[in-house]
Amino acid sequence: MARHAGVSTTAVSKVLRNAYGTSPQMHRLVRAAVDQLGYRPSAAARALRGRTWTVGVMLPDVRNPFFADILDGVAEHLDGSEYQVLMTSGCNDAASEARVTEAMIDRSMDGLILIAPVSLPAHLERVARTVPTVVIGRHSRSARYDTVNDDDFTGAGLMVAHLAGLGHRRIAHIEHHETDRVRLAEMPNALRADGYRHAMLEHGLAAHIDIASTSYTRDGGHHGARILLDREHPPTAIFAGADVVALGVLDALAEAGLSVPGDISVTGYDNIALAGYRPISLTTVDQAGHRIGTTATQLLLDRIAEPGRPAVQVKLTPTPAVRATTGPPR
Amino acid sequence: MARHAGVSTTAVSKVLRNAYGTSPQMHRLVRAAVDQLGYRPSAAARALRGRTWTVGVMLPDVRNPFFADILDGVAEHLDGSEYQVLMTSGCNDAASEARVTEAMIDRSMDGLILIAPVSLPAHLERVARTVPTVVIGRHSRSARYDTVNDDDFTGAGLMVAHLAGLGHRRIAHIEHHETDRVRLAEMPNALRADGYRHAMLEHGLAAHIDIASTSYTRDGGHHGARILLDREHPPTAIFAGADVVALGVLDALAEAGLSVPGDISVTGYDNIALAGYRPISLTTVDQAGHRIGTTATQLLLDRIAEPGRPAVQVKLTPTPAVRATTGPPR
DNA sequence: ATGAAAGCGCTAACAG
DNA sequence: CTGTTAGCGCTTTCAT
Repeated sequence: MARHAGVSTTAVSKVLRNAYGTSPQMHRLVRAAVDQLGYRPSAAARALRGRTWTVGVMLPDVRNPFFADILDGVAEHLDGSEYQVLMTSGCNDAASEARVTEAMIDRSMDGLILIAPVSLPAHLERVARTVPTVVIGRHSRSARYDTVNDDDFTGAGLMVAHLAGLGHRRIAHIEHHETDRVRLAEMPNALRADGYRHAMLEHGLAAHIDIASTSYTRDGGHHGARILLDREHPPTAIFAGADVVALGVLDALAEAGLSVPGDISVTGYDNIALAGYRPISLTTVDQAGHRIGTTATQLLLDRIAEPGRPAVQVKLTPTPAVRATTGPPR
Repeated sequence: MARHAGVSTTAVSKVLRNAYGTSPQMHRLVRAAVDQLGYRPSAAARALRGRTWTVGVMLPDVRNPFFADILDGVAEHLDGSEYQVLMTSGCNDAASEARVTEAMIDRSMDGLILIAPVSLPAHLERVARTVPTVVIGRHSRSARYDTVNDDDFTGAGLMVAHLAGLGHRRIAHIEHHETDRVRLAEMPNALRADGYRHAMLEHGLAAHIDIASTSYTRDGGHHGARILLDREHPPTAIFAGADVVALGVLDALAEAGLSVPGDISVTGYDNIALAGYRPISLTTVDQAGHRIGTTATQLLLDRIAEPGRPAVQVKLTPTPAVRATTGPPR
C-alpha cells in the first residue's frame, strides 16, 4: 500500500489521521493510492495503539420500542462522524450485563452507552473506570460516568395530576417490583412509584394510594390489572409504570368486558411509538427518547475527548401526552 | 501476567485457547493467575493473528418486531459459546448497508449475518468473498453465502386460500414497491406479490386481482388501504404484505368507520409479537423467526469452520395463524 | 517534511 | 511438555 503510493507507511498513517507534518503533495499521492486499492485500515491493528472509532450501546431489550427512540438519537448524533455504533441486546440480568460490558471492553471500544442497566452500582463504577461511559436510566451520582435521565418523579406526578383533574380519586399504580436495596434508589421504576405516592398525597388522595407490584412487561400489566380489579373497591383509573404495562392492562380490561375510558381510565409511561397508534391512543408520559439519545452521545464524545472530566447528571423534563384512554370517571 | 503465573506467554496463550500441549500443572497455574489478576485477553490483539470471536448482525430496523424473533434465535444458538454478537441497526438503503458491512469487516469480525439487506447482489457477493456470510431474507442463489428464507410464495398462497375459503372473492393485496430490476426477483416482497397473483389464479379469482403498491410500513398500509377503499368496487378483504402494513390498514379502516372483520377482513404477514396481542388479534402468516435465527447461526458457524464449503439455501415453511381480523364477507 | 524503527498484545512455528 | 522468536498492521517517537 505504502509502496504503491511511493511513500512510507508513516506517511500513509499520517494522512489518514490528518496528523501533523504532511505536505499537500503527499496527501494527493496517498489519497490516490487509497482510492485505487480500495484500502481500508484494520480497526484491529489500530486498536492496539490508538482508537477503534467504535462506541458500544448496551440495550436491555430490542422489543421495547422506547429504546429505539434513544437509538435514533444516538445514530443521528453520530451520523457523519467517524464513529460506528455497535450494539448488544438481551441483557436482562446482572450476569449477562457483566458479560456484555466485558466483551465491549475486550474489543477496546472507545466508549460505552449503557441503557437502563440493572447491574449493581459497583459494577457500573468498575466499567466506567476502564472506559468512558454514559449511563441512561439510572439516577445515580457517580464521579466517573455521566448520566442522562428523565425526571421520573415529576413524570409520575403529571399522570396523577391529569387523572385527578378529570375527577378520579381511586387512582391505582402498577410498579415494577424491585428487591435489591442498593439499586432501589437509583431505578426509574422506584422513582415513578415515589412520584405517584407523593402526588397522591398532594392531591389529598393519600387514602386511595393503591399499588400492584408486578413487572414492567405486558404480562405484568395483565396480572397487575387482575389484582386491582379484584379489590373490594377497584380503582377508576390505573397508572401503569410503563407503556408496555399499559398494553397488558388494556388487554385485561377488554377481557373483563370493561370499556376504556368509559368504565376505567388507563395511562402509561414512555410514549412508545405504538402509544400513538390510533386504535390504541394511549395517554402517557413523553420521555423524549430521541433527545435522551443525542444528549448521551454528546456527553460520551466529550468524555472520550477528556476522560477525567467531572461527571454530569442530565435530567430531562417529561411532558404529558394525553390521548383517548383517559376520561372522567363514571 | 505470564510472569505472575511463573510461566511463558505461550503457555498462557495455549491454556486460554485449550490448545494442544499443556499439562494439568500449567493449567492450574495459569487459571489461578487469571483469576487473581482478573486478566482478559485483548480481542484487538487477537484479531491481528486469529479470531475475534465476534459475529456481526446487520439489522435494517430495530422497530420491526419480527427481527427481534430472529435475534432471539441467533442469541440462543450462540449462548454458551465463545462468540459475542454485535449488531448494527438502521440500515435502510444500499449506501448505509455498505458502510456497515465495511465497518464490520474492518473490525475483523469472524462472520456476518445480514438480515433483509437491500444491497445489490454484487455487493453481497463482494462481502461474502471477504468474510463468512449468511443472508436472511433474500431469495438469491449465491455460491459464496448461505441463505435462510421463509417460503414467501407459499405463504402468500396460505392467506389467499384462507380468505377464499371464507367466501371472499375481491381479495386485494398491498405490496412493497420495488423498482430495481436486479433485486426484484430476490426480494421477499416480490415473491409475496407473485404468490398472491398465482393463488388468485388458482382459485379462479384472476379477475379480482388488485394490488396497491406502497411500502412495508404502517404509513404504507394506511395509504394502501385508502387507495383500495376508493376503488369503484372496494375489496372485501385486504392481504397486507407485512404485519406492520396491516396495522396501518386497521387504522385506516377504523378511521373510515368500517368494522373488522364485519365489513372487511384483514391479514398480515410475519406474525410479529403484537399480532397476537388480544386487542389486535391479527390473522397472519407465521414465519418462525426464531427458527430462521437458529438456522442462520448454525450455517454461519459451519461456514466459519470451513469457509469454502458449498453454499446452501434453506427455505422454511410458513404456517397460517388465524385470529380475529378475518371472517366471512357480508 | 519525511521515513526508519520500536512496540502495542497476541498467536504460531519451531527448537529445546 | 515448554519457552524462544517472529511477526500481524498499525501508531508514535525520533533522527534525518
